[in-house]
Amino acid sequence: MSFFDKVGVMAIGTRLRMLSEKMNEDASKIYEMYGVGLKPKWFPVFYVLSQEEEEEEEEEEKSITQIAQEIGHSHPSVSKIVREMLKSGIVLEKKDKNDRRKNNIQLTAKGKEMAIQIREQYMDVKTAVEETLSQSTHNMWQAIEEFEFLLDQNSMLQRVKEQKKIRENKKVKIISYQEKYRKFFRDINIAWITTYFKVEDTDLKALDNPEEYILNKGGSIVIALYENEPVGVCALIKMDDPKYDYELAKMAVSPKAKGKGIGWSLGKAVIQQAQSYGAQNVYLESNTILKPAINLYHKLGFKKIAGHPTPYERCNIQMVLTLDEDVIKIN
Amino acid sequence: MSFFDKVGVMAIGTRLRMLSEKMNEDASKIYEMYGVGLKPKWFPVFYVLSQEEEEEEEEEEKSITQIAQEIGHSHPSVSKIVREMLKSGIVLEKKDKNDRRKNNIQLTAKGKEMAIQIREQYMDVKTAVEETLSQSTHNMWQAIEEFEFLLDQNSMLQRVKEQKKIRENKKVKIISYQEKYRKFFRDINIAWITTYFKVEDTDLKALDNPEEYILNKGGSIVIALYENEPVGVCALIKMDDPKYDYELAKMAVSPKAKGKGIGWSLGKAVIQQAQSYGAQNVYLESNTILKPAINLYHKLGFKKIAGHPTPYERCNIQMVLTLDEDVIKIN
DNA sequence: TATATTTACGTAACTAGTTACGTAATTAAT
DNA sequence: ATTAATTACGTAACTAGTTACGTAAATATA
Repeated sequence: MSFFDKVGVMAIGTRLRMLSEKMNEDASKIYEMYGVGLKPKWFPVFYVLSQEEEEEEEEEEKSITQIAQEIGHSHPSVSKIVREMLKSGIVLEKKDKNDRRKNNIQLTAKGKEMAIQIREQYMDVKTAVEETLSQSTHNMWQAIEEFEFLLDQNSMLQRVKEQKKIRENKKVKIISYQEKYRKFFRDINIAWITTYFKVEDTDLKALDNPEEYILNKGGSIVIALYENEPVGVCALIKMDDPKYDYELAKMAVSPKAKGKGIGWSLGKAVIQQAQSYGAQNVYLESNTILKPAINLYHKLGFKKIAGHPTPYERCNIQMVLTLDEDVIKIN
Repeated sequence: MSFFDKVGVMAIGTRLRMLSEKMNEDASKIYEMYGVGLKPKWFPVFYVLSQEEEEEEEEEEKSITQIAQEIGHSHPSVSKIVREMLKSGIVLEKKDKNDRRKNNIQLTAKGKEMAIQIREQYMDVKTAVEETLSQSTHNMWQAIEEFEFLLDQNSMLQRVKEQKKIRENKKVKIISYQEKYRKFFRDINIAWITTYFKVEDTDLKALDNPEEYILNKGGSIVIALYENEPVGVCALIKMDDPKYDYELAKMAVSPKAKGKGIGWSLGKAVIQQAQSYGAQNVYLESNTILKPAINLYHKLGFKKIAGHPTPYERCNIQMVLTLDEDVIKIN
């Protein structure tokens, strides 16, 4: 197993499969040893059919889909297994009277006899496995259970995605606006607006003259660089409103640089900027169809507020971040 | 997963396979996410080819069998994977100069570039899996390692066999000889002798007249019953020798009742009998080709001794059990 | 009541591995 | 120097599952 030592957890799937194969090999031999004419892969189907009998005397038959659901297989898998078991005379099938699509399966007399025979094998296997598990400090059965639980909550794909984001975000640099990024600032904003909405006059005014409309009015613009290439922008605009100090606007990230946490970094930088200006709050406008954006704003601490006049047609939601000590502590 | 709750450890192999499939599914998506044109199942082969490069500059090629061994697959599996990788232009093959059977595989320039690309993915996956594992109290990676170790020492088949023996041995009853077992005593002994050796005159004397030759001379015979059927016998014969008190002889177990620990039970019963007679030791004769028997005698505490005259042709080993307090304590 | 959707289930094709087997090349034994 | 045994590896067939797809029956909807 030196391969696993080297590759480590990368090949965890392969390792599980190999262990499962080893177990299955032994399972075949165990079934042989007890002389029960049952293939290991039949067991799950056999089990659910034999179980029900004991509890409810009448209903001892189950449909293909029902069995598949109970044992966690696909229905074609159960269909194939049942056909094999039919050949061996362990089960019999009959069409459901009320629903003629259903194929109800139940144990034959031979199958029922097997169920009794197998009970001893079942006990022996159970004891043997449990004894083995109890000899280890990391109980594998419980470990699998825990692992499955953790994956249910957050899949491995999601977890890797998060790691990727964290690693790549370290390569993201946030810098102040420079004139050489003027074209980038304009293009990337127009690009994203046109994919969802129409460019409005109000947009063009600020995008064409950022110095005049944003910087000279006491605002600022930040640029995100990834491997020294600009991949995102965000502006902080001084507002002319007694209630709100600054507006977070013109945030845009290049689609090919998505999933690197760039939006977060830009937002953080702009908020920090606002704080250094002594702002009490930061305002923003957006549209609810931009779910990832709204989600990001929410994570940054913005809260939805009631309507406020906006020059943009596309905006249907307003949010505000209050910059008090609490927020500083959170970050 | 209610099925597993009910069936429990019986289906541990199935559960492992299902978890492995789930992991593999995510693995495919992860590879896709990183845009490396590598199928998950290629990874082990790819890995061993990319690893070696770094360590030894010259030898960056490996034969099919060599790869198979390192990653724990069968060689046809590697053969197929390599063929797929050849099509993708990741590896190239060339015949070994010294041994023209060998097909040496190495990464192409494209493959080497992939190795660099994949390093980041590798790190992310590693971190993600390790983080997941660290969140559980029963670490699955270590649990698998332990489980594999335990199976290496004693396979599941062996463990189940032992459980079967323990359970079935509880159904074995050891009783004293009765006249109705006279025929059984004779037949079962002749049966086993004829399968390995020839019946000798000395055998027939005792087998035909157990009362006269064994019981009336101060010895005894025990019968093993399994489900009320006689399945084994063993005699304790008073010896006419200053050094040895009693002889354990005529032990025979029905072949269909093997693996139930009947030999052990018979042996224990006879030794107990000897102790109750106040014996200092028990002697026996056997043949070294009967390995399970010799093994049993050894487990019962008998030790090999130097030659002692015997009337049987077939015997080539003598053993003695000394009945002092130590032995009693051990049992 | 006619039509659309959903459900049950069988068949076919695929997947990622395996074992079985045959052939050519190498190595060991006589 | 033959002959026998072993090794390397490819092909074929199998395994235990899967997804994809088609059909018939049942159910929901207009």
